[in-house]
Amino acid sequence: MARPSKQEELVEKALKIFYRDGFHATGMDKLVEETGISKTSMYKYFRTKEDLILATLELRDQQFRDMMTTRIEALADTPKGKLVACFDTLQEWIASDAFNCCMFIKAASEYQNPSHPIHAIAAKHKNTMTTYMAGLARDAGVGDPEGLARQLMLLKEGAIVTAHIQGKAYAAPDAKDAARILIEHACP
Amino acid sequence: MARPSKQEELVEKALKIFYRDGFHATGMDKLVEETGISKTSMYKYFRTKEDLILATLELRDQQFRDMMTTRIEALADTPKGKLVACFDTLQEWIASDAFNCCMFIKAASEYQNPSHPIHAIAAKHKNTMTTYMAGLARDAGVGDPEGLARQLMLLKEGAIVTAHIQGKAYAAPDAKDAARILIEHACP
DNA sequence: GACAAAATGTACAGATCGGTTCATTTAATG
DNA sequence: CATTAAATGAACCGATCTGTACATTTTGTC
Repeated sequence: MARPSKQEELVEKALKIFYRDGFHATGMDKLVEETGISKTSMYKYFRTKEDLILATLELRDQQFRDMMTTRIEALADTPKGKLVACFDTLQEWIASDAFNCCMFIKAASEYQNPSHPIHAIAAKHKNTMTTYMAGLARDAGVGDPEGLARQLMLLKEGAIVTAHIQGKAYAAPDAKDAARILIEHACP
Repeated sequence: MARPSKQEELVEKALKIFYRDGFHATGMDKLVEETGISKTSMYKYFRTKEDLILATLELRDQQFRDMMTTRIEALADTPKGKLVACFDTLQEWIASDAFNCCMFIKAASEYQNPSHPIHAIAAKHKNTMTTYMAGLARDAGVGDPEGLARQLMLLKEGAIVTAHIQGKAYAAPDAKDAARILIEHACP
């Protein structure tokens, strides 16, 4: 019943491989080998490798925002509490084995032209996340909810790349400490 | 008098191209074409492409830290002022045409294994930057200078990737606003 | 101008790249 | 069981990848 279609299976598996190894570093032959799906099928569902990458990023966007909102709702019930819970969720994710930096930051690193569709989908994801946090900030009665949301997003992005490059030890707790200060400073 | 050697010329030119186009996306043939230096010479100075990349990153580390410290010294003369000046310098850099994200973040994005020499040199650069900021924080008499330095570094990294992905409009000013709050909160 | 060092252009190797072709096999449906 | 659709394997295309080989030309020095 509603077993994932071959196409969905391909996108899910390709997502993991692109996330683990990168985009340029992952050839179509490696995808065939690791997914067990034939190249013929891949090119039946997606006209180009780029189209497949875009599909994996769309799925990632959905998966990641689901994970964030679900955990935040579970961890807190006040608006201000949810803003802090963003950073508890961030910490959980970074601490997990699944963490391997942010797929959209890495995508934008490999496809730097802002008008490139892959770069554009990364921007869209970040904009969506910022808007979500601005909503939480507005619910909390913050004077400049967009401003606070952008500040908190800076901490989130910083923690992700720092954990990826320098290690997981400090990044997430530091981000949460700093976030609390900024939230308190912005709160009425 | 001390005209750059062919090897130095190669590293400088390769740095610009890798920074602009990425590492996997830049082939040796493109380097030959754009630098005007023959492939034979390149492989005389560097055994592999990876060795050349490492040389460009070493140069970038030196250039970037020179730029930061020079501007910070020019902009402020008190320790606390220098901490804020970090973010003025960041803003200048991001606003400039030379800005194209952080080369080390992009390097770590393409070479994700922490034990890979390219990833390791990125970590070294970030550690050096953090230590530098901790020194400024200590001079300012902050109680936990390393902690403040790590928080400010999160803002810096966040501003860099945000400016790269979502655009330059808000990233640096937001980072400076947040930094000032954190610095005031940490100062005696 | 003679000599040595440095740099060059070109061709090439072997592997891999994204993508196509096509005949065959598997799976679902009547 | 027969028919159709879905998926496969394998070979192949031209381009590009990193790296090498070698003969030639340029450059600097006495």
